[in-house]
Amino acid sequence: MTLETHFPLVFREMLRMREEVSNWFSKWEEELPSPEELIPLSQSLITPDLAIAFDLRSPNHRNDGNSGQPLPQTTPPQANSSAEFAADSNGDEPARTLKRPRLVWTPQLHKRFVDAVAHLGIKNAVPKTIMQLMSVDGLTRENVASHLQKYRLYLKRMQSGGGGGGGGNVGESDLLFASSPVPAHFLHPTGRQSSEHFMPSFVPIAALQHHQQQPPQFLHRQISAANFTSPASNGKAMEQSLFLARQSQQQPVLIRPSSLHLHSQLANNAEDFESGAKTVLTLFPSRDD
DNA sequence: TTGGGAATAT
DNA sequence: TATATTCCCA
Repeated sequence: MTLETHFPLVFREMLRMREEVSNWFSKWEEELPSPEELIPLSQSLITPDLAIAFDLRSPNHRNDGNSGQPLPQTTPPQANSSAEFAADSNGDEPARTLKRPRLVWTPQLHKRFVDAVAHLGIKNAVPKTIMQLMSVDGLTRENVASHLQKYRLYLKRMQSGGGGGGGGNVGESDLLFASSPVPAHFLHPTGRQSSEHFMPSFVPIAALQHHQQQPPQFLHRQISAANFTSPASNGKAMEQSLFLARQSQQQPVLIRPSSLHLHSQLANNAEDFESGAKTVLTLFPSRDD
């Protein structure tokens, strides 16, 4: 039993709404301010110490050219903890007492999440494996578990007639979820593996890159190492945004990476992983599918 | 240890 | 109030 065959009208309406929301997001992204416009804001929010910790120098000048380097991930925990938060001007506070940066799920990040879930199949999609598949440094199992929790509620709402024209409210939160297509088999799992119906736009590399769970990476490290690469290369269309807010500062910090193309090095790993498979590898895929 | 739901915090 | 984090239990 599928929604499409039994409720064709509802199904079509859902598709239409999905398209609509997708377009909305597309427009929304295009209307985002340019990086240049954001710089003053960022500079006012990021202290010099933070800038160092984030490895931020100037908007137009990015680091050494080590963009292809693997992340520094094997720092011993103790060195890690102090180093990560030393930026908070007083280096005395033990890291464990500080709160983790608040992650905001952007449409790009959510898309990656959906891709991972689709790739795993709804049955095997559990926080840990999703996290590994997403391969986003700094993303924790808790982050994923929390998002998965919400996503399941969203799916449940969709199944129980929430998505149609009939009265179901699409709340604000649903806009994020609707920004990425929900693979059809999510809504009516048939029990069999159905990842064949859905081709994720990326390939799992987490398991290759860093074998097992590393000590929790912090988001600023992720940003500096993975996102702030080769700034001057691409046009505005490539711009994506990643929002971070530090609870300790109670000030949301908007950080806008210049370019989000992943490094060819990772693509090589991807080839190792799935030999012969055609793969597209992006960290935060730009708006196309 | 992990997953999932509920409570809590921002 | 919405949404992410943390807690708690199976």
